[in-house]
Amino acid sequence: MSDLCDFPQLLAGQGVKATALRLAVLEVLGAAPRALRAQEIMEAIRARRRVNKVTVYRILDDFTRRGILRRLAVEDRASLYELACEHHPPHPHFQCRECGQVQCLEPAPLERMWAELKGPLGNRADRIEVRVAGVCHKCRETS
Amino acid sequence: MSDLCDFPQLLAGQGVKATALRLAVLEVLGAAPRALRAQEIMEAIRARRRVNKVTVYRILDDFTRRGILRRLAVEDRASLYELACEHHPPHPHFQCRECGQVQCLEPAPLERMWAELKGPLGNRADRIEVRVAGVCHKCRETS
DNA sequence: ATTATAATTGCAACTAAGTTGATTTTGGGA
DNA sequence: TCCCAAAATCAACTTAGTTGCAATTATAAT
Repeated sequence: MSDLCDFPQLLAGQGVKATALRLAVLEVLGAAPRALRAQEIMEAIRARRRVNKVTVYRILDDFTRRGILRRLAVEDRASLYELACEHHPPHPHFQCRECGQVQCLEPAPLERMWAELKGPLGNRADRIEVRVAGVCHKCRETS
Repeated sequence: MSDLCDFPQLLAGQGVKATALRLAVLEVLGAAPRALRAQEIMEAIRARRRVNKVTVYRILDDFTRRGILRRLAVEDRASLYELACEHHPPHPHFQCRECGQVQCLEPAPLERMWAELKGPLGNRADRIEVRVAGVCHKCRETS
């Protein structure tokens, strides 16, 4: 998940002003090796400056509606966020039942499934999310 | 999602006592045409008798851990529950972005994807969840 | 039948994650 | 400099679920 995107330009393309906080959100996500919770994003930003949580939630919401970010529903109360730019195509995720960690998987299987489902569903469907659950290596060793 | 399972027997097979509330949870889910939120399950039970929400949550949790139910992560804060018996195999779900309604799709595509992902992931993976998002017919007509 | 024991259910209080509405701050143009 | 709209903040609230403990109910042993 290294950040290859030009965030100011990305925002300009959406007609959104590139404020310090909006860029901070994108930079944190661009630097993360996995999808993050709102809390984690907020903490990362707070390492450098102060932010209100409402602001973070509003930015995340706005970006998700615009398609700049993807919001993932997972087996915890908090959603995860990841960049949705061309360098980060949709992909399945693996979530460990024990520790809850979510890691990204290769996009290919999801693309094939998307092709299969899009036909029958017509243009109603515009997004697919695949979550594989199980126990990660680390947790398996520990127990 | 008509209920074809013998719930008392299902519970007996798990070594769980078939109490009135446990059966009520299963009957409500067996009669539902779609996956339900804890709230909805609770309200359905309350149409007949009184229940405490903690009890419902505990039953749902226990059943999910035992594999009697599947808990679905969706784009809302509340999870959905559905029967996981042989008459209700895992299947993809479609969720409307506007109204939030979740409907069940045919199981076949998910089974194919499962076969594709299980190989690379090895025995780590034990479950897959596919959520297709978009706008349902009803909401499309309205807007 | 009576007591002991364990399982189940209920209650009150709490937490985590996110939301709302009103207010304040900030960054550009006239 | 002053004004305005957009952005950020604050306090208060909501929703979904959790915790610890008490009360009830069921099961077993005497």
